Amino acid sequence: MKVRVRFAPSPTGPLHIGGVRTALYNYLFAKKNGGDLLLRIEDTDQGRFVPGAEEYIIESFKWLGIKFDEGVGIGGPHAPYRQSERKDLYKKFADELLEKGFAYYAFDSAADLEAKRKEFEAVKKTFQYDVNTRLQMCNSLTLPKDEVEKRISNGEQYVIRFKYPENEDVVVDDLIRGTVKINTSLLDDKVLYKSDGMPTYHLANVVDDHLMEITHVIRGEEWLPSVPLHAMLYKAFGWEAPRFAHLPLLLKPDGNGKLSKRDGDRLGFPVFPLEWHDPKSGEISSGYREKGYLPEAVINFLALLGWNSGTEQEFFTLDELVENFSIEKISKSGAKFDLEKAKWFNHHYIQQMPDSALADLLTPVLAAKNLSFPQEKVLKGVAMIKERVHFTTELWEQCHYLFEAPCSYDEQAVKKRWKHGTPLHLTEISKFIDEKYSISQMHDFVMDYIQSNELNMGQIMNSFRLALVGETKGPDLFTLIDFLGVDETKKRLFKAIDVIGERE
RNA sequence: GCUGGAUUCGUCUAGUUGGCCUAGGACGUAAGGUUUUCAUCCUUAAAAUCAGGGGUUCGAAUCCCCUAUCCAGUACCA
Repeated sequence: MKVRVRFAPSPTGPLHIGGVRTALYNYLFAKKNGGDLLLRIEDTDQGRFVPGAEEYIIESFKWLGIKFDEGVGIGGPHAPYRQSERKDLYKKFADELLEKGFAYYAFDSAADLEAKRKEFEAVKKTFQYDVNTRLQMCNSLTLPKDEVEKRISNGEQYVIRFKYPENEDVVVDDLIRGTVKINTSLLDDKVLYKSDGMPTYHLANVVDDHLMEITHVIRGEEWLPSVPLHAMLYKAFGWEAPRFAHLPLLLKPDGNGKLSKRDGDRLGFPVFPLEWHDPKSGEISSGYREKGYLPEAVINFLALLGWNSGTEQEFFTLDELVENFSIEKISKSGAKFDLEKAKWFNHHYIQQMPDSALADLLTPVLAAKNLSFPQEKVLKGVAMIKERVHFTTELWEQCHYLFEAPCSYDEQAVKKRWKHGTPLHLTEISKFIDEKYSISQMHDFVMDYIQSNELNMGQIMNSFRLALVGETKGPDLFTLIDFLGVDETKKRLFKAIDVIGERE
């Protein structure tokens, strides 16, 4: 049987990075097994719908390079893939359960339920709508049949709840966690069909997974507690259940607990793949893409958060991940997010980028600053500074001095490197910077000058660098001079001498 | 509270059929090297009595039991 898996987000906001990992594992599993990955939008809660969220999700996967075979935005034999558009379909299945005695109508109002909860709380118990309490409630189990019919035909609001059989062990074999067992008497009668005419997640999810011929359900661990319900639902319908695999959670970098949007804001790293502009609050949440991460890096470190190949290999392309992926190697415990490692991965992938791709990122920055350089020059500059770039966003910051003269000089560096006599030495040295000399000749002249004046290297080289760069960073000085050219080098030298002047 | 899940260096993890584990790798950290500088890169080091306690066994991180801690769920949300 062909493997079919799905990623089924709810469009209630931007896609969380944990969700991205879930989708990634689904993708890897599908591709590894020659199967299909579908994208289904679970928008059964109309109250939580956020405009733009669905587009955001699609855009995110496009950026990451995760391709779906079927689903929203693609189409396929099981369309529509948006649950709100499948609304009419679910009632039939709820009715089937009603008929078979696996479900019942419940008329309890929100206020009734609230009162019941209070009542239990008063004696330090927790109210649960289950096998022990359902006979005290207002539902088709307690009301006479004609009364139920009357209420429904009168348009009274109702929900449909699942009716667990009493004292039955539900055993589910999870691909990651092994055997999970629970007794039905401990479970509460979940609502399957809401009073607004929409199914809840549980019903819609099971029905759609069955109809769409899903073979493996790979989702977050937060769903583990509802596995028994889902297993019972399949049983009640007489359907073969898919295999389940519950992924460990992504945890906060500090402390414990599930990674949340707040943590990203607090610790200064993105929790979302793309920048998100909240349509209601206007709030902006940062995204990996905008922060200068490469999709390859995000995929790579996300894949390794909870999975490993069993070898010592750490760098994997998407295709290599597919090749090496196996669900058995997914770990059981939650993984804390490690920002430093993500940075390390990103640095690696930036080094893998061709210089031309990096140059393409730089071109618009240059244009915005009204700086014009031949492509060849930009390429050369990029190659010079590439290895010190960790994020694409710091490209300009790492190479600005190649394209424009410093307009200020780092005060700390000036203090440390610009001594009494520096202007004089640099003036002397500027005489060696001339068209008629080669770079290696200039190098030798400078060295000779240092030696014959009994100076040390640092004294001259660092102040020279400070004049050219504005800071004490950057590539080899003579490589820099070669790049800037004689005129520009001298210009910067004189400017620094003029601006900084004599110091102690 | 109840139900379920988890527990190896600071972090991600290797370890899965008990012995080659004096517990390996990577990130980070520290020291050194390279460099005129920063970054990169290279080398080395520190870093887990395998949550704790009991067993079983000639032998346990690996099997069994108990305890602790953490996490998740406990909605007409997904």
